[in-house]
Amino acid sequence: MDFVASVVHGVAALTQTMEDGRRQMVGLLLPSDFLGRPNRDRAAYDVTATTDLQLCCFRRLPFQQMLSSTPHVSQRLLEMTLDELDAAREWMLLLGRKTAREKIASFLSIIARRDAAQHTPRPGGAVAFDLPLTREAMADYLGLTLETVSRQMSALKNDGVIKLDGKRHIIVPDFAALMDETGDDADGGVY
Amino acid sequence: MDFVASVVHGVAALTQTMEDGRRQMVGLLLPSDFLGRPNRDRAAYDVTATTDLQLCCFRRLPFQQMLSSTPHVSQRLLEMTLDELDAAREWMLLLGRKTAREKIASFLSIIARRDAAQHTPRPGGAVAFDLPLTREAMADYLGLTLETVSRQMSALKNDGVIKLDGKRHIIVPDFAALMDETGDDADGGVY
DNA sequence: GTTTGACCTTGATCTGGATCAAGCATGCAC
DNA sequence: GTGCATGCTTGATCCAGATCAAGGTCAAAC
Repeated sequence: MDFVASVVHGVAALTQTMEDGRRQMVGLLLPSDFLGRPNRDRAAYDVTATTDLQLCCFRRLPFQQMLSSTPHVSQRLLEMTLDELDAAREWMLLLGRKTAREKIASFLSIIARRDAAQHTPRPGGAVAFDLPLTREAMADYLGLTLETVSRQMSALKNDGVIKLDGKRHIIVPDFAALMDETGDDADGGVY
Repeated sequence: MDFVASVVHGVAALTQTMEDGRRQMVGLLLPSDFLGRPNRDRAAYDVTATTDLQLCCFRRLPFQQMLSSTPHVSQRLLEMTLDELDAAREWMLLLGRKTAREKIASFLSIIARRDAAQHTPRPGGAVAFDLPLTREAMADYLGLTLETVSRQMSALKNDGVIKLDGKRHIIVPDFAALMDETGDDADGGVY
């Protein structure tokens, strides 16, 4: 890797794989996210595009020089990295302590929110978006098997928490009802 | 929180708790680790000392000013944060995909390495150190119950991978044998 | 229009780790 | 010393999610 980049369009996944093939996603890069690490020439993880992907790349060495010469850029990068660390810690709670149903509901609410942040906010209570991942990639994100992902998606559908239009398009009639399924406390940890 | 700090002596844990009491550790702060977030006045997590603890504190506002005026400090903080993010991602693989035995072995090897980094390197193959956490805190770290932690510690002891001297002092006769139990590939992801 | 392959769903069964429960060990307070 | 609290171990049982297995859906390729 002789470049760093910012995601413009599409979605990429950072994954770690064990010798025997067990795989865990450790990062999900959506538009506006940053890819790569200054001062490091090898990627520590596998990076895979999960949709068509458009990056805005910077060669690494000039980028590092800019970091040194433009303090507020490195401060901005620090902010972004700290936010990513917060997200990773939220993700650790999900992996370590949530049930399969809570994991799915949490994932859907994360995607819904990131999706809403990209587009102009929609009026009304209903929320709709496309999943950027296959069931298998969702399983890698959530520390589950793809069968369990499929079953829990069906369960949420049967319980009326979500509606499916095709395999990938999700409609959430009542976002609060979805949030109730995530196991997170009511106010989403805002402060 | 009107300060940030660096750990001098002792160990502190960052934990997240769900409404119903499920708890997940999301950070373990050992000597030399950094605590707190610039530009944020509330802690996002519970911070608990798990041993006697000595911190080197800086009032937050002056610290932020120093970050702005001294670019290489903020670059150093960025490096540290990126390292922490890498550690969090390793931890995510552990939480999502490792078995109970692999989790325990991984935890022991992490503590052993951090401990070795603090002290002058010891000669010979055997490694010994004290656990800075109770079985319950280990369970919170690993996404297990304390009973499972206790059972797997006993199993590793019975299999001769570790020896126990009291509840907290661990002796590892053959570090490579412990590493074999972690599920990580041989070279520890060095690059 | 049928073959192919990627992706998804659903069913049956199994199992690792959780849960429930009973003690043991150690150290501190009195 | 006795009483009590904290932390640890071990046993019996249970169950959520893994695993094994079979088939369904859909779109692209021919």
